[in-house]
Amino acid sequence: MNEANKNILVTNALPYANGPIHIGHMVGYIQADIWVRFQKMQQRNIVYVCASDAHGAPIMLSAEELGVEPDELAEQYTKQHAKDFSDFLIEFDNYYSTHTEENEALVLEIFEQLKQSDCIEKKIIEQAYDKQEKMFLPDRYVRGTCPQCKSGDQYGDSCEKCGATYKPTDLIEPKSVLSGEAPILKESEHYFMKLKKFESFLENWINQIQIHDSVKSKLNEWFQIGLKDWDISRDHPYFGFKIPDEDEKYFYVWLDAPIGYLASLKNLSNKKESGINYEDYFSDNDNCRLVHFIGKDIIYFHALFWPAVLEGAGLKKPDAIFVNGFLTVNGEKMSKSRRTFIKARSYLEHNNPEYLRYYFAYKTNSGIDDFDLDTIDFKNRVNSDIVGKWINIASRCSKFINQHFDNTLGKTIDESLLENFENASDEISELYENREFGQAMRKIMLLADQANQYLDQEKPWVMIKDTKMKEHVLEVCTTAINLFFKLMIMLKPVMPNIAKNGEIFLNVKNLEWQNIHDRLTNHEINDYKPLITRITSESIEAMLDK
RNA sequence: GGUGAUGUAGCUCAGACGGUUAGAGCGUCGCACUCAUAACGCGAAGGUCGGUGGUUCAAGUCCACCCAUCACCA
Repeated sequence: MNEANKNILVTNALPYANGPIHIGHMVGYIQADIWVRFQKMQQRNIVYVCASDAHGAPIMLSAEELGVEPDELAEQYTKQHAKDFSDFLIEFDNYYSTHTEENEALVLEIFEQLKQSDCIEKKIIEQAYDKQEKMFLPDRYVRGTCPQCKSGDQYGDSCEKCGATYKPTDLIEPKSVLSGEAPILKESEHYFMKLKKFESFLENWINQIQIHDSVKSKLNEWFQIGLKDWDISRDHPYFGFKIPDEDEKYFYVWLDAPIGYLASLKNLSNKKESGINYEDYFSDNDNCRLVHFIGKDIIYFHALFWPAVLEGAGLKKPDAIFVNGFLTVNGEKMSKSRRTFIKARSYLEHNNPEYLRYYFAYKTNSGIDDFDLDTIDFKNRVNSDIVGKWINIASRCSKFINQHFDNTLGKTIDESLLENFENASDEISELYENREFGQAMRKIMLLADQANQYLDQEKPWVMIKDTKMKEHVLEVCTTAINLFFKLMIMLKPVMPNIAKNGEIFLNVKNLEWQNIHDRLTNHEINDYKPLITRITSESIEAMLDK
């Protein structure tokens, strides 16, 4: 089957419903959204889903502290996150939650399949236990002094200072974060996924899918060490789905989280009006592609555990895993004390989301490197590229068309420059496809430069004073408006709202990628209104102040 | 500590296969223009391509080591 005709299911990593989204999170969502919007403009069949990751000990404990039920807390954050995404113009076809009937049904089904294919075993393990709180403690909930380098206040699994790894009870003077008491070791029976069985399958599989080389070499680290079986159960108290035939045991949140992708698709297909059929987008045949966008911190879950689970359950495996790096702000890790921690909401209160979408696009390549939001660079880049180069084309010639030509574009057009733009569109299209958004933006802005140079050479503001030249002014402005129009299509995946307002200005509708070859001639347009305003130092300061 | 990555003009980044005077945008400075959201155009300054050593007729581009930064370690 032709790649272009396949149905594509795209997912974004599930945000954890235990706190607000910050702009570092937004990197992956904006990248995926741009890619999906580009695919939709190519009229591909594509479904883009996400959901809230609603289970696990941290949510349970936060809820307890706030005196609410964990599902209520998760629900609150789910709504807040969905609003943040939508205000950043992330256009999911469905945003759901892992704490749902659809997900539980899928989890139970997949677990049953895993048991039947002999992928599950029970083992007794020893784990840190807080006697006072009566609960087993995740490693991160035990802190103490590193037994190797003696650094104080380290987590229970590894030392941030020297990198040593150990058991929580190996710490010197270990303390439960919850009660402050020293934890004891207690035995418990856990369910394990036999990950070792999948070692050769996985090594083979990662060479068949679309995944960046540096991610592969990352995965090779784990293959070289050898995969360990994966603990997929947790003891009471825990917030998650109960394991069948067990009273006090739950599925580990990372088992049900990726299954949440499928639950979100299932939920969408259950809505009749969506017109989406589950099997069309998730079944083990050649007609569909499964594409995950994730952050580099969760590579092992998506490229080791998840495909192993799918393989064990006899289901379709991912075809592509696109990994993004992290965001730093002004060269630093985001931090509240350094005024570099920016919540999605604080950003939105003071700045236009499309500024950030453009800046992130400008910084995006197919690799997994981190990138920096330098606030000065951000302001210069956006103001110069979007306002000074692109929007400026419309702004500087629309008045002529309005005042002298009754808002109607001419019949003739300067072909050479237009063809140049159209020819560039294939290359730009390929850059979008390969998620080389940064290169795409640079190429597009070089075209915008050409348009501005063209206007500068033709000087319509001089010619308009000579009535004999009036027709030529019309041709120049018509050409420039067409150049603007083509740039608008190329930038639509990144800045959909500006494009939408641009469509109103140009009196056209729902532009697709192929419309790049259209010519607007003898065509009435509307009065020009500024499509975006510049970023100011004040608006940047304001978002950092939170 | 292990592993992976990064280090090119003030800033952000391009630079298959090693090959003439290392590129772009932004910023800075100068000139010009006045249609445009003090936008746009032209021009200039600015780099011993992290360091050292090696391979080669030739290295930013390959190799080794070192330094710095970042990330991950279930």
